[in-house]
Amino acid sequence: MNAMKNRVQLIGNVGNEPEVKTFDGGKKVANITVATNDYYINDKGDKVEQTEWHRVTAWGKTAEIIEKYVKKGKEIAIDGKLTHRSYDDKDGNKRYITEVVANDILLLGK
Amino acid sequence: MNAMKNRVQLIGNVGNEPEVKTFDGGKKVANITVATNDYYINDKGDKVEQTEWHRVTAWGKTAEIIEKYVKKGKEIAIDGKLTHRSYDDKDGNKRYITEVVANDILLLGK
Amino acid sequence: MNAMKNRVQLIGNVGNEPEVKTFDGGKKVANITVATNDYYINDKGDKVEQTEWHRVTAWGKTAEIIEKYVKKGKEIAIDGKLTHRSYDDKDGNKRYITEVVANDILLLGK
Amino acid sequence: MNAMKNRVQLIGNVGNEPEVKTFDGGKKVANITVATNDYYINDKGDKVEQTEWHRVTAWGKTAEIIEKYVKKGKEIAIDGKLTHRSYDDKDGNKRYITEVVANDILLLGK
DNA sequence: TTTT
DNA sequence: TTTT
Repeated sequence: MNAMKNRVQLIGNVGNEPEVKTFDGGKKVANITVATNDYYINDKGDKVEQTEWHRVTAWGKTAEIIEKYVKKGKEIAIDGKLTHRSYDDKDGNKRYITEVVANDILLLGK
Repeated sequence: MNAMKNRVQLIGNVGNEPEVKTFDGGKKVANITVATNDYYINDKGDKVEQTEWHRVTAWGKTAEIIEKYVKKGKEIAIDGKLTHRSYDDKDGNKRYITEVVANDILLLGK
Repeated sequence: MNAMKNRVQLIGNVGNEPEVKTFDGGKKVANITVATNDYYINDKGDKVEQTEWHRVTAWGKTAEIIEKYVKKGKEIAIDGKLTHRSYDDKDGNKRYITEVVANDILLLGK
Repeated sequence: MNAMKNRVQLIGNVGNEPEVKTFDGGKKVANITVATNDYYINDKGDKVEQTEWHRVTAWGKTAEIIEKYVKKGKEIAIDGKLTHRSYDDKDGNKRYITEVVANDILLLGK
């Protein structure tokens, strides 16, 4: 019931082959990166492309769909939520990660 | 024309007094943090609250609205896009920051 | 899995007391109307308010939340999908109805 | 500034060749219908397809994009708002029309 | 690291 | 009236 408070929607292209891990018990998690492309006009009147790369994580059923159908380069739509977490790296520094946790995925362009 | 490819919508509460900077020429930028609250039921049947804290940045007109009307604790809705950037910290380490750049803001609950 | 293909989000005020019907077996359906207010500047530079009234229908759990918590005048957020149906009126004319079928509802402004 | 209060997002296929009208002065309006396809499992366990047909109207720049690039059958994404209006038909009966007024359109699947 |  |  959080869907209205924290929602991310991305339409873009997948930048890598999905990394899928299967846990004991069979549950899966899939990780991909998705590029969204924005175009704007700068001060000089030039068209400039700006690409954002997003980490996307999916669990269970959605991870299985990614494993089966998503390939590097494919155009997809993602519906999910924005999450942030931290961990300590090997040097003991706190590291922060932002991920879009996907609830739903749509394969575009056949 | 990027609105459909990269969209974030948050409904939550503001965690701090907005930090607003005014540039030469008068353009403003505002920074706030917004908490979104999610509730779910864990394995033991307990209701668990999970809060995500999001950095939100706004420019120009939207920054002015934030400066005038947004206070710590207020409930707001944000429409924006997800951006990522990096910088080198004082120790020369690369640091990554994720921000929601707000296009629009709505004050809720009067 | 239709959530990404057909999605309506409304933030507005409820125009009537909810009409709730309970079926044999206990399942409920709730009907409300929601006003969304838009402001724009016309040719003469006047600020003009435009209100759209939307029919919203909810089933099951969401209908129960409406029955318990939603009152005329309350500010709510709706997440749903856009549906169209037709019926023959008492004069035998085909009538068309558009409804937002709510998946989720959020009570705003406490 | 209405974008957060009344928002419709559709991803589907165009059902007809766009009807485009050009007004004196050059402003254009385009009308298309868009089908969104939903699949669900019924009581008997069968997969059932449900199609909703939506009227979509676009003005100005967005109408020009439709005129140039949109064809019957194409997969598109629409971002717009939900509007309702009425008129009196030739028999003097009030008729109601619901339209999604598109703010933005995205061509999918190349 | 994608795509147009 | 589209598409898978």
